[in-house]
Amino acid sequence: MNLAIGDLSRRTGVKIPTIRYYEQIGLLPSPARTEGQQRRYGPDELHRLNFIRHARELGFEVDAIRQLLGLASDPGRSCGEVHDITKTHLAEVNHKIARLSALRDELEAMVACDNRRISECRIIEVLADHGECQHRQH
Amino acid sequence: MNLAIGDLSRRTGVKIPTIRYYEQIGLLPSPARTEGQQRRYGPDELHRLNFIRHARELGFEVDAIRQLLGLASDPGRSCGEVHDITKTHLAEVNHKIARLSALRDELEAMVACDNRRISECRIIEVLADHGECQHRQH
DNA sequence: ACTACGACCTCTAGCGGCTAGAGGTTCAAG
DNA sequence: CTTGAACCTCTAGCCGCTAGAGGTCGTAGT
Ligand SMILES: [Zn+2]
Ligand SMILES: [Zn+2]
Ligand SMILES: [Zn+2]
Ligand SMILES: [Zn+2]
Repeated sequence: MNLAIGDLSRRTGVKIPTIRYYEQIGLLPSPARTEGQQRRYGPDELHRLNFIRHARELGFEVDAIRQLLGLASDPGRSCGEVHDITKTHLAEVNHKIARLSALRDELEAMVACDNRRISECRIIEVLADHGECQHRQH
Repeated sequence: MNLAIGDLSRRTGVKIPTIRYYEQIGLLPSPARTEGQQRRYGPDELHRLNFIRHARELGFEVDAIRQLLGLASDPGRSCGEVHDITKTHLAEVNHKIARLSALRDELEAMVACDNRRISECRIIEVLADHGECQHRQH
């Protein structure tokens, strides 16, 4: 298997500039090159990029992925650190959900406005004055 | 009332560089200046910045806020457009909540791994293969 | 009136995670 | 050997700020 960057892109669903970006930030290793300096990838890079893509889809930050990749390359090691990273990420996801849910409640109360004019619109009133909000903090 | 930028910052909770940034992108109008070119703000700018800050806290994008401010300055107008903007934003918030909730489920299933080693860790397995995921798409 | 110093000024660059374009080169099929 | 799609590098842009360098202003105290 000897893939050009476009092949790798099609197989992983990661866009070409993104692949080059990942190389630039050290997330993907510098691949072999042809004499004309074109990149050629093998199965290792394919797996690694699939891993990266999936972790990104699951919301992990690039720095967390870097750590996960480092740990994953050491099969005999305890998976405790992997769990720590994942739990930290899960906590952030839960935090975001909580914040967005509060936002949703607030916005739903706002769109319940049935006035016709800006001068009396509930949405504008609430935006102008946080005291009108249901939650004390956002 | 004749506020220096630091006073305005303390009264609104918006950081000084952010205030200057809002001016630069045309969200806040250019204020009066002293002879030495220092900014001086009055009550209008104070209210406007409070509005901006609150809308940002409620997750509205800067461009939406620009539109909202334009509409808010026209009291006799129908508030239909304000509602459209808010409903669009609410839909995006709901979409994000749905996506994050799916992520949370996936991550919770992953952290349920009770193995000890990387070589058998459920988290690493799932990251390496989306086929292991519960949801078909993220 | 003068000094000290905190608050202000502009300008530039950086964050994360890409994405897009210009302008030039290489590869592979016919 | 020619064509043209695919590749290369480099730079800049997106959003919404945030930070720093290096210099000027305003005002309180003496
Ligand atoms: Zn209304
Ligand atoms: Zn509020
Ligand atoms: Zn594990
Ligand atoms: Zn998956």
